[in-house]
Amino acid sequence: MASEAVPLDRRHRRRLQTIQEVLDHAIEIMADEGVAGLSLGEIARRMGIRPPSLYVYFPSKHALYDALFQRGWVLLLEDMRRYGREQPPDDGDLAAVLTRFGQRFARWSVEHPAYAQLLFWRPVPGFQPSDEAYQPAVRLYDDTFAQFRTLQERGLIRPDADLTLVQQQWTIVIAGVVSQQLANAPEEPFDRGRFTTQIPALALMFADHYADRRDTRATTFTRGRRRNASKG
Amino acid sequence: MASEAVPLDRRHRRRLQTIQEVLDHAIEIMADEGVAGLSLGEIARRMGIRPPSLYVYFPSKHALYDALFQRGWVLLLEDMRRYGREQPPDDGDLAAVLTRFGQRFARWSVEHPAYAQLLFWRPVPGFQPSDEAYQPAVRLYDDTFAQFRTLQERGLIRPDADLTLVQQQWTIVIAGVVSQQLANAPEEPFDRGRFTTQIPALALMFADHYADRRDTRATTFTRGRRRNASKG
DNA sequence: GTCTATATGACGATAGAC
DNA sequence: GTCTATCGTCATATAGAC
Repeated sequence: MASEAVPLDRRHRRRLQTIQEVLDHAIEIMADEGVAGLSLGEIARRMGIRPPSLYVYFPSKHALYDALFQRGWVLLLEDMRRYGREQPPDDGDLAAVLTRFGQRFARWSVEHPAYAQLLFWRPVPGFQPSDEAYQPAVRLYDDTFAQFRTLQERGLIRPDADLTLVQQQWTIVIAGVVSQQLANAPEEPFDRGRFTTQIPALALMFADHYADRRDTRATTFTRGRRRNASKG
Repeated sequence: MASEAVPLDRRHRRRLQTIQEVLDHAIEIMADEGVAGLSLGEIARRMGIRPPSLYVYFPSKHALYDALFQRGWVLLLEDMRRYGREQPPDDGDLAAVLTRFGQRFARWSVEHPAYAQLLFWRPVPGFQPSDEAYQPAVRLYDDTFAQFRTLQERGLIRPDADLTLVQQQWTIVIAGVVSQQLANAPEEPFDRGRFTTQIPALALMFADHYADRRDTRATTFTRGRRRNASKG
């Protein structure tokens, strides 16, 4: 308790710095060898110390995974929030908005495959993330839900649509894109991925279902345009 | 060569039987401990032999994973073909067909989580399935494509739709459902899974996009029904 | 307080006796 | 075909140097 009351203590800062260094090496190894391929010995080797020294900073390998899990969600949350601030709040229709945010999420995931495996799959046998590590994931969920609510208030989503279901279904789609891309063609860049490039088409499908269109002729018009889009 | 020419040899049969026993124990362990939690020592322990004896049947742990990968796809392929034979070939509209086959695929995956992790994710660091092990997966892909072609020929899918894209996008959606269900709520049964129960709604979205509807009033009618479906 | 040295038991894998 | 013995590596734990 008393030690936590002095966050700017020199030793404390140095300790936090070392912890970050451990996490950096861990992520680099996971990117090379896969999440399950992470070994404390390899971290120590790259840092020039002995494996037991790592136990000064993390009580177990699971605790290390927990810190990585939390940092991954924090990084993804920050990336999505940065993107949200950059975006004009009312640019384009529902399909355009879904596409942009879905692409941003999927891009980060595909470009950080080690984090993505840890965050979206369960590759470590006994590992269950702690409540604290889960918190940034919950915050991202809440952020996303608030954005869906805004879309509905602005009239881009049908007023009778259940936002919980809309968010869940769009999450399923993006999770599918990331999963398939990482499992089947992890070396493809995001912009040319055979799965990631399907996001706009999938967003169109979504918008067709949930967009607020009271004019039947407008529906027919959009329907005609979609025929071309599905050919791309 | 000569030994392979006598497939009914007693020793050969006994050997194949032992191999199946090894795979059975391996899957059971993976279901308990996760794919990465599989250990040769545990297999040997359950079989009442010593770990090195397993090397008579599999030259490495990766070879064991390869056999499991192949057997998983064979089981899933057989399940889907069995289902295809049971189904009347022209029962219902596109949404109904997509729902039924998607549910069958997702149900098998959720009810065989150990296989599913191995088939759909890449949880084992250096493991790459061999071409031979991949073959049943290709056969299932071809089966599915042929069914989509039949649907298009029967007029259930727009004639101008690119079937490759339709199949790929539906695969993404089902992969997303399975991924999310297994990663976030693996203990929920298929029929009450918070993700698996979204398949009908997702299929409706798909059908809305790709179904062949030349009558605008029919479109409007379906559109009206959908509002209720999205509330479930 | 921080790290090293050392030890334990599990793992995948190999060699060779029977 | 199964065994014992062994190797190198792993996560983990403890004792103690500085």
